[in-house]
Amino acid sequence: MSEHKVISFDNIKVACRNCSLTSLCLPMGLTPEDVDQLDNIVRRSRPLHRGDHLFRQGDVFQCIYVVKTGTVKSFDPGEDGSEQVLGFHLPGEMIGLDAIETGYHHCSAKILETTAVCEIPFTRLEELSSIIPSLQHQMFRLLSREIGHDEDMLTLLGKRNAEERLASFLLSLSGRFQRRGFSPSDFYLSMSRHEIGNYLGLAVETVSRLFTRFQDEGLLKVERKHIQLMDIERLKQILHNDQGGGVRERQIP
Amino acid sequence: MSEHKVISFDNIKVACRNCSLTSLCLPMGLTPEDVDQLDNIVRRSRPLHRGDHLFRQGDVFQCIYVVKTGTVKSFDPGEDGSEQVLGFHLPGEMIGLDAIETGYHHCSAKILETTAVCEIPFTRLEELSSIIPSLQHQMFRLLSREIGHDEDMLTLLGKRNAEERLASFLLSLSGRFQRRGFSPSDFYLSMSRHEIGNYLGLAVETVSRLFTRFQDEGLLKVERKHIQLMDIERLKQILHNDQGGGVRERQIP
DNA sequence: AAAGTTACTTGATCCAGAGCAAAGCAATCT
DNA sequence: AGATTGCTTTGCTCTGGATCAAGTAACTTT
Repeated sequence: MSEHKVISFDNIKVACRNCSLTSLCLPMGLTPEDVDQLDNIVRRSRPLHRGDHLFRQGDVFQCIYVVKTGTVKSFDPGEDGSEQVLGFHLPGEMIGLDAIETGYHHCSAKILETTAVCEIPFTRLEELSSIIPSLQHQMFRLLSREIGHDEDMLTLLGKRNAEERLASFLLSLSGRFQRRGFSPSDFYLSMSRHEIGNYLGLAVETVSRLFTRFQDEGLLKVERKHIQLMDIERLKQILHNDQGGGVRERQIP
Repeated sequence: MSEHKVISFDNIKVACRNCSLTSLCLPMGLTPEDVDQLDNIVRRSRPLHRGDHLFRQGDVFQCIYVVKTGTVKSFDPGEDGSEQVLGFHLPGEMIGLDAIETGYHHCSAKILETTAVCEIPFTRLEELSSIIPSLQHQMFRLLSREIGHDEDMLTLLGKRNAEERLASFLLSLSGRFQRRGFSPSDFYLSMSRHEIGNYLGLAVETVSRLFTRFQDEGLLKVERKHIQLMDIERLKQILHNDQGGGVRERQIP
């Protein structure tokens, strides 16, 4: 392509094999040759900006998306407009897997901060998967992982109280940042309090109060979007807390 | 094996092609030849009884299970013992898809009423999938459907109140019974009130009270496990109920 | 058939978190 | 600089559903 003044976005167009996310993304566990084949069908997007829709519920399903940089939220925009946030997607994570079944997007996806994604035309991905068994296997694994993750969220929403939900959310982010080579204890939230609350089944006010309380208890420091986890161990304890024999489910004596 | 006194369960050993569930199950959309190939790897189980475990969380993952007759519940048994019910599985529905990722079962599965299942060794299913593209496609669809379903449950738990949850649950059962050729308005529950409550993120008492209230309002008749839906339309209205302009989510004016 | 066991219902009370209202604070616009 | 806009925080009140506590009805065991 042209060499003149294209400043930086050819950098984004690295092949999968050079991508720092391979170990978290679809190519995981593929041979270099297989990765090259996959690479041929992957398209890299121009950067997308906060508020852009990646796709909307009901759109025809063409591509699976993988976040390359930035953050995307997926959500069910409800009949009326009472959206339910379904997930926040960090680099290396896939979006749109729920659309395979019907051929139409089951949820919407919106950009939270300037984001680049890889687009993988699904039909071509399927063709390739039946040629490359390890790619098929990897696809099954990724779909299965998504199911497992959603099931964990069901437990979160079905059984955990507000405190446990927020702790779990922060620890999830922490771990995912760490695996991407960022600090597990010092990061910026790309989503609003409103979106966090929506995702966790809580009111904005509750989220805000919990941040304040966690800060007062020395668990973390908050300043708007900037979070510093000061005591990850204690945050983990919150999750495994039977609060000393509390009766969460009636047990047969 | 021994031929002497095996009374009736050779009847159960019908091939997939003769199974009444094909249209709901994995063979959906496959050619008769492909179904025969699939049939070769499917194993039919002896009947399982109430309380039996199909598998337990942490068990090595070998097979995907499909319910043939009966009902199975899947659940996360939690560290302590505070289980979270993840789903109730009717004939034609698959169980264990969340285990593909790690190779270990992510949840447990228990029989609710006498049940026969088909076992599909996953490794062989994968092999077959890369030979039969439409089988691979069907597998992707089924996994995707599971994700979509879990996402719907997230919305249920995150946004709906007790009344809406129970209505949604009953309508889901109703529809699934109907698709299996049973009455959509007259059926027996194979799970306890406790399990329903657990699944819906509600206390047993709340479920019980709601049944009573729905009955008082003429929506249904309950007698223990026997449910008759008297007004399915009104049950559906409960789901789409903004209760006349109620503010469910703050909207920007 | 009596006694025990388990599941379900119903009533009474309580509380975590929702909802409302009003500031506070950062960022952008004029 | 001041005003507008959009988050976020904080205080106060209210409520849906949890929890506690009996009581009842079906199923099991002997």
